[in-house]
Amino acid sequence: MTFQKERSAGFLANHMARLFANGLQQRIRPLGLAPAQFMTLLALWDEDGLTQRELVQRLDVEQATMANTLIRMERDGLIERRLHPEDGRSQSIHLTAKAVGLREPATQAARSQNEVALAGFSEDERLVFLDLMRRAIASMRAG
Amino acid sequence: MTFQKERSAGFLANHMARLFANGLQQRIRPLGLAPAQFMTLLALWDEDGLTQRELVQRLDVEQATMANTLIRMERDGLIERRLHPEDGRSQSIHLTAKAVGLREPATQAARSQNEVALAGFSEDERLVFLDLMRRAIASMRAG
DNA sequence: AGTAGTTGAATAGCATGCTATGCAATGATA
DNA sequence: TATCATTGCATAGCATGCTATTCAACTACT
Repeated sequence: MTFQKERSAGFLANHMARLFANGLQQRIRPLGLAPAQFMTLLALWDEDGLTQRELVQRLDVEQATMANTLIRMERDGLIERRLHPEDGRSQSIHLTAKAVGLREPATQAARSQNEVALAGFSEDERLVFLDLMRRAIASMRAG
Repeated sequence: MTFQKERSAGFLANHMARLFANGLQQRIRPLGLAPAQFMTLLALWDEDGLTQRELVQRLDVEQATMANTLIRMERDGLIERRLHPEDGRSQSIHLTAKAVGLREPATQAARSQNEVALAGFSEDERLVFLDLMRRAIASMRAG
């Protein structure tokens, strides 16, 4: 039996995610942001002052990945680190004014990219699509 | 208005694709394969002897990305390059016996990973999901 | 208190993906 | 045919993501 990539959820998910990332990258590049930085900002715009460990949990990436992303964000003036008052091992990550100011244009860019992807979808299809993705994510995290 | 990542198609697509890639990686690592190598093999198992340019078209990655993947596949004894008889610039990419022999175990690994992801889906939901992903891909490639 | 285990982060090394360049082989055209 | 544009590929440089390892700080237990 042939394995047909166009019928493989994993293959399609990979292709789709690359197109989302490329599209987002084009849109947020003028803001000086990269996709993983944007994803990290999404968490920090909601809850400033998280630790690296908490960011890892919220975004489900490996600790080493987040450590490197934070290095680049610090380099780019998006975050600063403060010593955690209760735990000498950890730091809290705080947004700079620059990062706070990027919230509206950056989220608007992401909304635009989502709109391009879902342009031909009905309102119902959009809800179904998000639900199916969340369920696939939950299945893989469990299994 | 807050941008909620759990309601963003792009965010969910990225998360889902990472989980697919991680799961696939675990399964094919014992075969000595990495995800991008597997993706490239999918194209070559179907049509051996493609050029780099043709692989780029079929998999929708950048030429430079494919060039690097092919370097690693050649290093790992999965492909060999032959001079193109009609065009001195290009080569045709051919599978080794080793790569041919990996077809069944590797595609079985991918099927298993897909099954984990879609475990809770009805047959109808699976078809809908694949269709929605194909449509999102088409929209982004067009727009 | 002192030792052992746990936990938060950093670092090394590698795969994938991208953009930007450069180069050689082809092709098209004056 | 000589020149210019196009095309196929390689390379450099960087961002993301992973696994594996190390280190220091905290916790728990004897």
